[in-house]
Amino acid sequence: MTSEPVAPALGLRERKKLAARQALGTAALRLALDRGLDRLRVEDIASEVGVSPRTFNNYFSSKEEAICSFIVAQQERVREALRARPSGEPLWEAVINAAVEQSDREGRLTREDVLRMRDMLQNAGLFAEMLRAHATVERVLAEAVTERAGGGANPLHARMLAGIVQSASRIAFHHWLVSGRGEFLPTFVELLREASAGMPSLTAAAAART
Amino acid sequence: MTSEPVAPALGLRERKKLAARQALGTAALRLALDRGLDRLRVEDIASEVGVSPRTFNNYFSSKEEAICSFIVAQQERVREALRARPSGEPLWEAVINAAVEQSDREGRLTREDVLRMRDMLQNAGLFAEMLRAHATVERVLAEAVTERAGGGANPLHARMLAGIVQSASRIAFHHWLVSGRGEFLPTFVELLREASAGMPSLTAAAAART
DNA sequence: GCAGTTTTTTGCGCGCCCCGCAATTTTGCT
DNA sequence: AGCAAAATTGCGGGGCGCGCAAAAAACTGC
Repeated sequence: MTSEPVAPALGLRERKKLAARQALGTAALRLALDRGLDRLRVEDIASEVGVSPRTFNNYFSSKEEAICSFIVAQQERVREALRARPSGEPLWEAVINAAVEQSDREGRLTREDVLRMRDMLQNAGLFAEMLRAHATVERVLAEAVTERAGGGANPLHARMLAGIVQSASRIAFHHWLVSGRGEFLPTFVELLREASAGMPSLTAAAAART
Repeated sequence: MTSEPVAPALGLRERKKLAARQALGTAALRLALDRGLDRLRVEDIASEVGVSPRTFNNYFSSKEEAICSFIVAQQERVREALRARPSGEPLWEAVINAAVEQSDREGRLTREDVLRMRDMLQNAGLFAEMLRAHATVERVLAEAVTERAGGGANPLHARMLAGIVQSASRIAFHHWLVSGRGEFLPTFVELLREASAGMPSLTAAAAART
């Protein structure tokens, strides 16, 4: 047995696979934004990257999945971002800060891209796939929360917290898409703070009405 | 203008359409549970109800959508359940009670059905479609919450609350599916209460660890 | 009831998608 | 260089989703 590298050092093979996957995902998103979902065939994505259509389906089982792969890719960053928060920090603060940190990267989207994306999400299949991507991230986030909260924490509660975070992200994102040039981050944070406090503003509104 | 019925009295046509849709949805779910998703073709569902395959696609754009239609069908009941809560009731209580009331109907599932469903949800497409169905219900719930909270409420906060409720529902359901014969309702309510209080248990766990 | 209008159902056809399989090529290692 | 493991590819097939136009069915006013 040769000395075994601990964590990374993925073999060259793995790295090429990862690169191919990423290239396909990026190409899929790019092309979808450029020409719209219906004018995009799997064949196009494949040839853009220089592989056969069959190979595309070795990496993704649908073009929708490829397009949404950039969301799933946040997985690792989410986990690491939460791990990196100082351990004294209250859980909610840590989660909020971690979420904020790594959603900074949202940028790099033309105004037209945003419009295109809004249109594309009218498509049921793509929308569904996007939700699935979020669910995947949610699972990882839940694990990270469990890890941080320690063994005594109820795993279901951790999942719930992760679910809340994903809801906030989804809703803020959607709002950002729809309302032209609103901003994403402030809304995201606001929703998280609201949730962490038990949605007092709504309760107050209801009380005022009574 | 003849006297116009206020709410219902859908013409015969509408009612037949609704019936057909429901029949197709039910048949789809039933058949999927019986033989599994991969052994189910659109043609089967159609012929079970006695219509042409082409007609099936006039009602649903995929078999997955048909299978999940029972979730979307809760829409109206959710809305009505929330409207029916006494107006003095605090918002969270009203939402929780409304959600509880109408998720009572979850029943009517064999032990085998549950297993089958768990297997079926391994299928990415079906899982995605289920999330989409939940998202649809979430939207309606958000409207109902807005209505109840009054004009002053922030619509985004309403959406957030609806998102939290759906997360709880989804997570409790998933837990119920996986853990054999756990119960759904208690978990659901517990998660909602936890969320309405800002997830104190997790925060406490983290604090204890420090 | 009956003629006319609207709506729904249906068959047909097309393009695309997803995947299993087996042959081929590439890669990593010694 | 040579070998074993793994990735890519072509082929073929079953199925799906939908546009279109014809046929059938349901409602309308008389």
